[in-house]
Amino acid sequence: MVISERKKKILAAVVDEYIRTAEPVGSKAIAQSGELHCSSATIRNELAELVSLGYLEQPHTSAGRVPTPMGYRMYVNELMAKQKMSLEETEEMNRRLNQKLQELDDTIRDVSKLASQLTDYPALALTAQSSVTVKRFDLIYVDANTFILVLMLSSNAVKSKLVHLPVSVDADMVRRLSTLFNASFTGVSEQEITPALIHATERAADDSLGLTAVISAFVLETLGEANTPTAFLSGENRLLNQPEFRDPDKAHKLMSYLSGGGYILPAAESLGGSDEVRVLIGPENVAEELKDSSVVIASYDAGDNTRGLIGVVGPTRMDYSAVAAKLSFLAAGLSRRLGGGEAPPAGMHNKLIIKEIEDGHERRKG
Amino acid sequence: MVISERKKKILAAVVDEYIRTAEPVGSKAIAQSGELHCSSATIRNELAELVSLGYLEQPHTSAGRVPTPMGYRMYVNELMAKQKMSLEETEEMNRRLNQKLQELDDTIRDVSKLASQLTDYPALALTAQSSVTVKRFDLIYVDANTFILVLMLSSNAVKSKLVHLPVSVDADMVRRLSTLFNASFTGVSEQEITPALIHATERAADDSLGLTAVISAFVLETLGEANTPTAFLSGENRLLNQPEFRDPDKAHKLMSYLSGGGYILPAAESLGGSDEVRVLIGPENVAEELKDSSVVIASYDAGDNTRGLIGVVGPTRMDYSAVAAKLSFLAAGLSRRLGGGEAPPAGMHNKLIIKEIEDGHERRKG
DNA sequence: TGTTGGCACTCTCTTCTTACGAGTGCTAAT
DNA sequence: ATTAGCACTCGTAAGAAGAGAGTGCCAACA
Repeated sequence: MVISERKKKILAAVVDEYIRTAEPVGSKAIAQSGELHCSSATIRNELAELVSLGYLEQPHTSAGRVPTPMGYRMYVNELMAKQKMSLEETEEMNRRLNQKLQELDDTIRDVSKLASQLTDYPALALTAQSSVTVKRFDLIYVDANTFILVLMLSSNAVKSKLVHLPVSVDADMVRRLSTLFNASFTGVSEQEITPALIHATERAADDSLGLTAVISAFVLETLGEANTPTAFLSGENRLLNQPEFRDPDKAHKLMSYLSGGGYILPAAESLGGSDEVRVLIGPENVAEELKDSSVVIASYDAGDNTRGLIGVVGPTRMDYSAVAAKLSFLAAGLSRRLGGGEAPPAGMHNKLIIKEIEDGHERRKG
Repeated sequence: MVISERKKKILAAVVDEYIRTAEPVGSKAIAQSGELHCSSATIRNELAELVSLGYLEQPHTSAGRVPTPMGYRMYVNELMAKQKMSLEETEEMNRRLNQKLQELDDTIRDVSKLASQLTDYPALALTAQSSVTVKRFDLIYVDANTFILVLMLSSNAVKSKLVHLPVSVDADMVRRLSTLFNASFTGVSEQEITPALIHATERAADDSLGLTAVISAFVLETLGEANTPTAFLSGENRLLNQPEFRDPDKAHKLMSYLSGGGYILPAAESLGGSDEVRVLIGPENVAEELKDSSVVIASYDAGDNTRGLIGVVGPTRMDYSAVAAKLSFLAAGLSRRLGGGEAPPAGMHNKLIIKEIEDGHERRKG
């Protein structure tokens, strides 16, 4: 379906204006905006055709025009001005991205907050679904009843846990376990850690105390957490800024849906490979609750050939241009920081190191 | 000001009914409820007096009565039935509290979520403001450019971090640093870690690579995080369930205030020592934004002589009785698990008891 | 053939009016 | 002191009327 250049201009004008005012746009307003050099009557004719083509609709007979999802789609694909962010904005975003290069989850949480603040819509961020393995184990002997378990993952994250036992273990046992785990659990995927493997290890360690079980439980839990995509949602309340959510019921429904997190899996699956920003308009969304909202999604390179995503939710009357620009920038910033990780230094895998440091510190009672 | 027994009964009936229906309560409704053995005319007389005493008010001349904050206060202090939770509720709560005895922050976050779900109001949870110190250091040598830093805190939390260096260190240096830090940084409060101390350590370690700086920075950050009270907010959107927040502006204002977290410090300061549940009704709140909402707060023993808190925010027409009961139960449950450091919770799986999990996470820059 | 001004028409939104009813306060009777 | 009865008040729901924005269409025009 080819439509004339002028129709496109008019459509763009309608969408722009509607995004700005949230009110149906009349022919007069467009004529006066000065973009087109023709009268309101001409524009009325064009508008009527745009309606019959399905790009616009009228709330009622004598109201202005409002874009349909199809109209928005056309706008997003072809018409909208690719917005550049101002220098200040770019700097501000860079500053805030740089500020905290910390624990991954926290970074992602902050990014979702940032996205929400920048766009003034609710924002969500998803960590990547990956397949992390354990790179090395360390067990630190603390006292007869206690040791610290340290895991270094293939993603170079480090997780640790204090294990307190009702029975005594000796340093030797701890050392033996450490060797064993480094030998048989490193580089192994979550799925490969079977009960059989655990049992074998337990027997090999001559472990009657159930330490093996505890350790492998922690390993499984840690890998599970690291591999499962998690979502962070920020600024839900910004929905209420939008006139389309003045109806508390509507707002509540969408907010509950978002808080519920039911979108996580579908979203994680839809992860495309590109850095491109995708826009899902109204009924293009699968979830019933989003049928008259829009979602803008950018994905970022999280390293290890995995991708996470940042998204923003709002009414279909969303400032696509600005939001897309901002998300794209954010995603690029994240990719730069997380992605493309050069291979971690090799040759450390089967090294075993147990630190035993003189201790003599007592646990302080609370 | 002493008021008659019958007035109290009537006041209680008004509050109960108003909590239930959110509509002004008329004399007829009270007479029919059967509690009192007198006619609606008598009740009208009493109601008129209760109004002039300041316990009730009328939205307009010919409407029913609505409790004033003073009325709610009287209700909370003297009249309300101390609600017992049903057996199922208690069990459900216990089950969910036991479910995850994990990293502290997560526990608290879960508790706030739990509180919100149980009460159907937004809930917040604050971690305790404490003065944690480092109990022991471990440095795990990974390779020439990398080591893992593990901190065990006085709270028995364990934090770890991967440190990647642009220069080479030898295992000996790492060992030396470890000894030094254990000697001079353990048991030391955040405030006592001065630049002078850091410098002294750096010289003693003969550290020209700046490792001391990196390590002490992490220590300071970790202690800072552990000591600063943090708030978790859940279920903000439940506000929209309440008829008094059908006005989106009102709802939005309060939600923004809550999300902003500005209440954290005042709240943390107001921490009383007792296990008692406190109720702040409408204008009793300091924050302007809460002037016509109510807050119910319970505090829990977080160990180390510190206390955190769980709270619930809602309209003044809140089901104080039920909320108080639930929060009190939750707080008691938390205290039992976190506080005192004495007997660990019963009913844990296995023969091993997991005291606490902490984690750290570091990503290499891409 | 495309464009424009004019005009009657449609439909929503606001304002005004009216009617209703819940709940009151007062009074007189018990 | 309590109660029944009754007139009164006032907010709310429902209906009516007017205003205004915007349209569709037609006839004139370039």
